[in-house]
Amino acid sequence: MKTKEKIISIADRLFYENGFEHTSFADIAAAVNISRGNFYYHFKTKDDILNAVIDLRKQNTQALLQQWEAQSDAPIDRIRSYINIVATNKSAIKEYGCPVGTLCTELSKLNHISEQAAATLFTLFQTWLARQFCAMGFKNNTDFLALHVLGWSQGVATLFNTFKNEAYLKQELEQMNKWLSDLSRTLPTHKEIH
Amino acid sequence: MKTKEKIISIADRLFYENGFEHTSFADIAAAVNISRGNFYYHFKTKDDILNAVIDLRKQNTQALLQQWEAQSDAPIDRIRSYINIVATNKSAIKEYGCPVGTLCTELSKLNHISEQAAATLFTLFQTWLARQFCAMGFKNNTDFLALHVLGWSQGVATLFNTFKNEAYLKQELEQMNKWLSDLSRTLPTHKEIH
DNA sequence: CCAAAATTAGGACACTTGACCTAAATACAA
DNA sequence: TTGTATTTAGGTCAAGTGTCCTAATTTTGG
Repeated sequence: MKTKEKIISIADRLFYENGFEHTSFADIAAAVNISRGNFYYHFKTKDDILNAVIDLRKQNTQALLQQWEAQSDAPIDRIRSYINIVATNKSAIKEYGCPVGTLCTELSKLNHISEQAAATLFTLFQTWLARQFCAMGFKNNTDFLALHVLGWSQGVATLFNTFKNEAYLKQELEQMNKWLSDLSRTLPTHKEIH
Repeated sequence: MKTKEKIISIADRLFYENGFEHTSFADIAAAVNISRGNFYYHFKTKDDILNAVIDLRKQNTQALLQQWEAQSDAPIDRIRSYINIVATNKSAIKEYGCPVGTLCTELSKLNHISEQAAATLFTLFQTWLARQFCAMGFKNNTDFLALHVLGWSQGVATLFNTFKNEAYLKQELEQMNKWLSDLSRTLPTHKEIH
């Protein structure tokens, strides 16, 4: 793996675990095991690394969405794939929260230029979820349905990170899945696969 | 107002608007209009100010909860008071997010000693909400009901801060209120409650 | 009124930060 | 090979950080 890719990959992890501002050039250079001078050769400013990290996350997110689409043709199951990422990434979320939410929150406080760019990570999920709801048969409110799922899991991630209450996480995941099942029953043509 | 109180009050605001780490001694001193030396007389370390700010927020939170209790005797209306703070503090949340959630998230990333202390701000709301659900007639799941409301509004605050979508906020608030109404209908009649 | 205490001002400190520079080392093409 | 471009190392810099100290000022109490 090239040095530049290693830097981005490790910066990605450090920004997630310790926050963007709390991560210094020296931290990343030490983790990659290169000199700070080498670092500066690849990235002129700290904002450059942040943008590179956001781009990497975009790619990873899109790959994840494609994977979910490949795993199932039924839109309701695809939505369940999203709901279950909180369970899949349980230990990381417990310790560091939602990667997207915490970054957006931090950049918002910093009034950072890349605030909008980070928000597009949310948008990727939102538009994808909206498309799945559309495929389920919903029409006018797919954007709101998508935002609802997004916000719900966001709140669950934040509270789980704060309280580390496993029972709460379990119950909320069940409720989200139940909400989705109930929702599909409100459709005129009821053809849920499960 | 005494200098120490002014420092805490302004630090409270700056921590909320710009984040704890991003706020420096000089920032606070400049905002209070005192010298840094004077500042150090009142607070030895930055963590001391943080703890003072958390204590202040605890007091303000408890005062708010008492106010809600005074405003209505019906527990369901008290819960609605909580749900509506997102609407009440709309402009602040739009710009800076939830004061409690963003602080807990930041301290979590910093591995800060006061992480637990900040979490008690959430707990204040949680136990209060649980008591209201209990007063409504719920028994075994009041803690989870409280956490559910807490997490829901937390997610809404985060997404509203990111997207600044007023229609989304409005719809979620309506859904939360509707959820509460529906929930109260699942209760047995008051004759069956001893 | 005056002395003791509380408060304030402002400078000094050791350290970290992001940013920048130059020279050496390496990779690569002719 | 030679020579050019890429990559790496390490030092330097100004600005900012939290912390600490001392002296001046204000307030307070007997």
